[in-house]
Amino acid sequence: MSTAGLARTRVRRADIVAAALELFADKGYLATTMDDIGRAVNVRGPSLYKHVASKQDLLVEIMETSIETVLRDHRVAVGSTDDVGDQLRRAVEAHVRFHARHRLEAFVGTRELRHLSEGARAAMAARRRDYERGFRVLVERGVAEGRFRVGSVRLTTYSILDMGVGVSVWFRDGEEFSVDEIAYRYGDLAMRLVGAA
Amino acid sequence: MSTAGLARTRVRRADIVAAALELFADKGYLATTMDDIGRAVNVRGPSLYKHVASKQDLLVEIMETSIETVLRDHRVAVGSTDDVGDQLRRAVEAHVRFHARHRLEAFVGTRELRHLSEGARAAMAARRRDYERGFRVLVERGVAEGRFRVGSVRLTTYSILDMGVGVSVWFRDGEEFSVDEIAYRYGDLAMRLVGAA
DNA sequence: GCCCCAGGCTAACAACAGCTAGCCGCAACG
DNA sequence: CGTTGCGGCTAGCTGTTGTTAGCCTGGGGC
Repeated sequence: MSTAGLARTRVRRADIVAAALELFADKGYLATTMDDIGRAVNVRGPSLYKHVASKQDLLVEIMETSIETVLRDHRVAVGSTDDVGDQLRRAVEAHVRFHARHRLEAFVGTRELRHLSEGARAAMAARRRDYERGFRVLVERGVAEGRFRVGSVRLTTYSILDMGVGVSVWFRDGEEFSVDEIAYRYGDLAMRLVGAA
Repeated sequence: MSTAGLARTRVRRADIVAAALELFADKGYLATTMDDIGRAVNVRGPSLYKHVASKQDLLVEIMETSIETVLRDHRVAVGSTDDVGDQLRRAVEAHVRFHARHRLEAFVGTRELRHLSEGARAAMAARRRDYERGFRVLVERGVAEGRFRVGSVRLTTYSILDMGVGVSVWFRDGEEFSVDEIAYRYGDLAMRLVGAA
């Protein structure tokens, strides 16, 4: 009865995940209830269990597809050229592009790591370390080839990564900058950081 | 009875706040229970209410003293010279120093903003905007005086701030770098970002 | 036209967490 | 020494949340 009748909603798993993503990003994982998620897809909380095993599952799915995307984009960027300078620039562009375009995923990905169950968290942490290493290796090679000049590879790498991550916090679509503009400009900034400007 | 007898613990408010800080940073505000905090100071959860009005109060106290410190340090740094370059450099050093030395406060400060009650959150958000503006103004002036050359004041400012914030995530005392080393190096990095190297 | 089951719903449970109530011991002070 | 109150403690209330159980409906396949 009530409104459920007319809202013959075909709720697919993807819709639920999308709703969960938005809520996790907005209120945080713990503060989001299954009822919240249900409401966002016009369903009562318990009905979600017809599509999803648990709330934790939603978080895991969000974070895993997210890191997978990032890693793939990174590989593509780095594989697209042999010039370290271009590799770093493109890797940064991909990094920033992701953190702008998928800002919710990125946001949840960094903020809710600790609410992942033991196993999933370990796996995610490893992936993220891989990703970081990818950048560090680039900076190192640039230095070795005499193309970059940095005070500390580690600090420079962290700086590049962190400023990209920051984009996911303040970016809003349709404001001053487009995703591409931001990607390019951050590419420039990264070049400055490694002393290759 | 039990162990409580011998552990004649004099629990002061400051100890409780310190314990809460550590737990909030480690597990997050929502995931931390009053019992957790009590356990950290050798007391049962409910006993905390003899010293503290609520869990929320603990968060508010942590975040307010934290932002107050940052703003004070910032003012001191900027007020110590008239040269924009030095001002920015010192502001960055102060920024990074805080995020390293008080990494838990900094971490909680950014992560738990949303779990602040309505009023406190608005106040904190305003303070944080002030802080950001402080940096933006410096970058703007540097550009106006022809000392800096940046693609976008806004993006450059965000980058500087975000890379400093990142320090609070990975910094550990007694590892590769000391707080001062990091502060100096990040000062250099910021100079590079504004094109004043 | 009948049956089946995907996918909704409500009820309810169990675990908790924040917080209050109310008790008690002991150290300090007069 | 008596008393007072700080600062513990336990019991317990209340509200919430993830999740399960079990019911019901309507549309698609035979």
